[in-house]
Amino acid sequence: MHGEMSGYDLKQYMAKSTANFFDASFGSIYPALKRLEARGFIHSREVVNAGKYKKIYIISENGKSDFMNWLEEPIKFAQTKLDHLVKVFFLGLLPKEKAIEKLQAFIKEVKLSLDQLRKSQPRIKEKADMCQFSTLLYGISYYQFIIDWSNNLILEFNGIRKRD
Amino acid sequence: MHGEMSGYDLKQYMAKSTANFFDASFGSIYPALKRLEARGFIHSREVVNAGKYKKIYIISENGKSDFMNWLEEPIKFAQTKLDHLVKVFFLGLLPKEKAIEKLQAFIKEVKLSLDQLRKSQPRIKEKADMCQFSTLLYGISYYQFIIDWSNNLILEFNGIRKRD
DNA sequence: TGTTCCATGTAAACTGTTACATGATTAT
DNA sequence: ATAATCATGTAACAGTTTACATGGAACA
Repeated sequence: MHGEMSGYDLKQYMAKSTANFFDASFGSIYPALKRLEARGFIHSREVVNAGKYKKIYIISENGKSDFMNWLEEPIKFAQTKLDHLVKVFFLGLLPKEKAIEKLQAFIKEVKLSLDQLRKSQPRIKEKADMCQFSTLLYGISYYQFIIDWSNNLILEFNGIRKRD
Repeated sequence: MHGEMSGYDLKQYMAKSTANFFDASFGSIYPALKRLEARGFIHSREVVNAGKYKKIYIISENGKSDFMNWLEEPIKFAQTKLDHLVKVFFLGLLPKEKAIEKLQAFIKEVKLSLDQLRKSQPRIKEKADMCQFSTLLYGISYYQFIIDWSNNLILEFNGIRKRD
């Protein structure tokens, strides 16, 4: 829907715009493109530019209408598997000091992701529309929330209770 | 780690305590228990109580140490696929009124989940330890965040800009 | 000359869901 | 009687990741 692209282009496009909530590996992109073409949702043409081979896909009318049908369906709210919570759920089985260490290391990791997202903010703001940009803001606020929540859990480990 | 259970028990246990970030279907639980037993991480015994057949699993010493090894590993922060954001990313392709409708319906759905989580709060607070309870608080705050973010996007659709 | 990037693709292994199949007990 | 719940399990299907395989172009 955002123009013709090769599988490689798509991967890069995702890395730049949707990586914080959706990323796909080449091993899933290329077979997916094949399936989509077999079903007539996209067409491909092969291009050789400066000796470089590229297979460029473009969405068909059929594909567009199918996509719009999907878009018209309700936005489903699916509780996704959150691996970090799976581990935190059992964190009480570790000695307090170790649990706090784990949480601190986790916070560091999330902060790195947050920094990266923040850095990409100006670039995205230029190119993206309101909805696309809002998915980036979601990521930034969400990561900040995770950091706050983790810090809070550390405080509780140290016996500091916060008001409701 | 939380006592001996059958596959069915496990499913119910998850429904009551972890469903907001982790839920598994019977089609994944029963094969998983078989695999775990084949690898020696758990043992089973078959029980008939009041005519009811049950296969109860208990974790082995081997399983416990393996679990603790997993627990000692860093809490990984994996960006998960967020299906609702995938759709919002393309929401600009819908006419404004329709996009707002979608968001409003989405908010309603999230509110339902939030209510359910809130209702379970007192019950969980009794039974769960601090870490387990914190995963519930995570869910509650996270859902509230999603609602706020969605409302915000609706405001932006209506041309109302909020300060940074 | 070697490394990095561009570019496409396949195969094996794994995971998970949905739907189906079975059968007993319990409540209405 | 029959519907719901308890309880275990399998089969088909779909999709994903990781690793591998290939080859050209650009760069240092």
